[in-house]
Amino acid sequence: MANFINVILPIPLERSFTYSITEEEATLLQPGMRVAVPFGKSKIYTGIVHGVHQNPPEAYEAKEIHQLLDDYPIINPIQLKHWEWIASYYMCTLGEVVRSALPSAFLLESETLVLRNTEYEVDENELLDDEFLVFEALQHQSILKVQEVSAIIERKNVLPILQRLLEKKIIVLKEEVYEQYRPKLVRYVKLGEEYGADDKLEELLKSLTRAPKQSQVVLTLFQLQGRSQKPIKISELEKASNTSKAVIKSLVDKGILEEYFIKTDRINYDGSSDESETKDLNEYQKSALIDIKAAFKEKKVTLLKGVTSSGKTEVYVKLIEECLEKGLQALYLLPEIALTTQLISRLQEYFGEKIAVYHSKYNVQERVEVWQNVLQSKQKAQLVIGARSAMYLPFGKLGLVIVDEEHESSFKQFDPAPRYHARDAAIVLGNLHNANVLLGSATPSVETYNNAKTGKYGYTEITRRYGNVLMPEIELVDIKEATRKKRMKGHFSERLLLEMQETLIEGNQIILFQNRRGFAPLLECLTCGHTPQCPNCDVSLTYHQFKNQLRCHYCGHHTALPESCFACGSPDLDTKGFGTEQIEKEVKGLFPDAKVGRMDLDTTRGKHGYEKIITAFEQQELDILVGTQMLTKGLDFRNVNLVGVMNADSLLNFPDYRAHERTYQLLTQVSGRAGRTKKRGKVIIQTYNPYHQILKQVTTSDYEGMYTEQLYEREQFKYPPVNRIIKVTFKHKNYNVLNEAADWFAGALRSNFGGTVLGPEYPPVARIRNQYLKHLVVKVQKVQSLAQTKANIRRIEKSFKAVAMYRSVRVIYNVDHI
DNA sequence: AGCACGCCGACT
DNA sequence: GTCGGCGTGCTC
Repeated sequence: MANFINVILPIPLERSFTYSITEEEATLLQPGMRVAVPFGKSKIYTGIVHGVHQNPPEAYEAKEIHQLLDDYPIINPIQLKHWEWIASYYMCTLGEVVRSALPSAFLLESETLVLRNTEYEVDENELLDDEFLVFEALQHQSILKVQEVSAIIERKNVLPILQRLLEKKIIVLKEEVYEQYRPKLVRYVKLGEEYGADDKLEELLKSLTRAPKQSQVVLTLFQLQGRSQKPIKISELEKASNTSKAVIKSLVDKGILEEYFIKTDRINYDGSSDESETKDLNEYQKSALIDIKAAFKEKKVTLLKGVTSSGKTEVYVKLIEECLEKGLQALYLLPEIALTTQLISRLQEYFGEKIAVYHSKYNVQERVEVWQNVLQSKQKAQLVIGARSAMYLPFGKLGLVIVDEEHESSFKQFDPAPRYHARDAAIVLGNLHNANVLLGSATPSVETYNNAKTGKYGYTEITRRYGNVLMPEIELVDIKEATRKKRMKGHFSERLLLEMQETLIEGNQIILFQNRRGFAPLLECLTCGHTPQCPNCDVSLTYHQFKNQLRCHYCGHHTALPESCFACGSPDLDTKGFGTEQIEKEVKGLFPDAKVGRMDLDTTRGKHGYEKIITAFEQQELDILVGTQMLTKGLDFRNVNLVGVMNADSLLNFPDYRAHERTYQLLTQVSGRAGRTKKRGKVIIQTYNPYHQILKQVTTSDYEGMYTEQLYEREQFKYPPVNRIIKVTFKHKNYNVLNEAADWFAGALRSNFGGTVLGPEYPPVARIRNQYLKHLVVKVQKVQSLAQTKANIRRIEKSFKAVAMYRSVRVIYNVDHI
């Protein structure tokens, strides 16, 4: 009987693809294994086996697969189920989920190689110039990549030439798939086999009397071997014998030494391996733990609301400990910015080498290793700490999922599909594994708190800071008055300056928080008021002092700082607005003796940029740290006593139904950085609106008040958690086509579900990379079936795509858009 | 998403 | 006359 497999390809296509396989392959292949399959005219893709069956496709002849890539499934059935849920809930294809879930080293693509056709005599005179160049190159180098051919003939489009060469039988083409993952091999040395016996050795040393360096190496090798039975690294030998690579190499060349390789893991915990006892919990933590366990008994997702530095982590540690003791795996999700070395080393103290970390700073090779370790349920991957993508790992028996800083909007993936919320997807994953799920936050999202209030989730809280440290004192400073009376020094009120002075005198540290890089300075012409715009996007370019450039945040376009205005030619240009750079500059002017550091996207680029600044601040090499959002998470600076928020209004005035909730969360989190030891910390929030409800709630830590008010507003305006929203984005390079298309789609939606469609509207930035954008928001009542709504939208999309003019309009769905 | 095919303007 | 621009359609 003929055998077939359904294959998921990592591309945004709805359909799955059927390939035929041999009888033998049918016995080997299982869902979750990778296969290389031909796709289209010449490409070879990596696909995931979704199912093995005997039903031949009716409308076409199935192609054969190219090769098997795995001996065992690298994706387990629970994952496939989970991914199917993600694809259906977030309205994307399974292929897109696969692409985002797998480390890219698992997804191989073919590369076309150009080889010389050796079975054919070539008459060089027959060749055109370009063809001859390729032919000549193949004399020196037997294999060329298409890209290399392109470089040789200095042209982009090389396929026609290759086509001609192919017809003239000068070359052959070959599609090759590479295994991208290469195990890391470490070089070791041992004595050559023939020198094993004792008498041979003496002989050897004698023969080396005229090469003192070499005999030194041999002797050192002996000593090292004598001391431990472990294999000896070349690097070790080199160091111990105090010689050079060249000496060792010559010994290897002579056959006296032999080198060999051992595969090693890239990720290794290099701390001490003895795990310390977990700390005892205080009474508040203990009672929270009891509540959590009770809720877990009922199989409920549970929310732990604990004020900043209340010691939530210790509670997690206890739960993780129990989970690992049962032999189950644990997943600890954190927003990317909270994944700091500080936190990881703290956990390593408890769990030692059982921890695997998984996040964006890891390269593809390291990710593959973590994946394999989790898949094989290895000891060193019992606890996985990671950013949102860690929930894609191949857990076999997950016992506990913790989502810390649950309210963080960065858990929602924004750009490439799947646009999933890691908190929600992790809850689904937990259910599939029958695992316990704990959400933690000092300032829970309105949705989650609502779920807790209505009894859908379990709930517990810790209201005291660890060690009974007092919550910081928060003071609002009216800068509207101060500005009017001209009593501001730059962006600093007198009040803030005074507090800063005092703090510095006491020898404590200060954090200044300036929201968003988006408010970065602009360049403005003093004569005509013109501000340079991005040629590809509808935004003003921002000025970056650091490189003396104008930059676009959306497309990365940049130019050198102009000498004169583009519009009127006037040389009088000034920088407007205010970002972290500006604040840093002002602080340096106001406090010339203080050491000031800055932390934002610009200064933390690169693998260790972030850590460097944190360490410098931790070690008190800096007195004042100016920064953006990244300052708010997971950092524990003992000596910070003052936190200044430069301008709270830019947060409040965000055109978004979540702006108030977010402001509350952000300000509360920033405030939490102050006074983490005995002395009570101080927070100064500068604002034009000191009577704003949200700011008052921040100063009094009135979460409950904030929640009640927000919930009321959400109910009024039909936003989550009362309703679900699906945002539909249209993208096209032609302005008119886009408008028409968006209107058509909105009309079709409205005639389907009445008044719950907003828009179409232009987003604040209506053009990015020369593509115009328009949004629609669909609000779905919780009582309505979400699945039904999605099916409706999909149906409308189908008729939409049937209109020729709209076919090229990109339609993007964002379910539960934040 | 890629990628080939096919039809039109701007250069050697 | 070719080169390469992008609109259109297909991929098991």
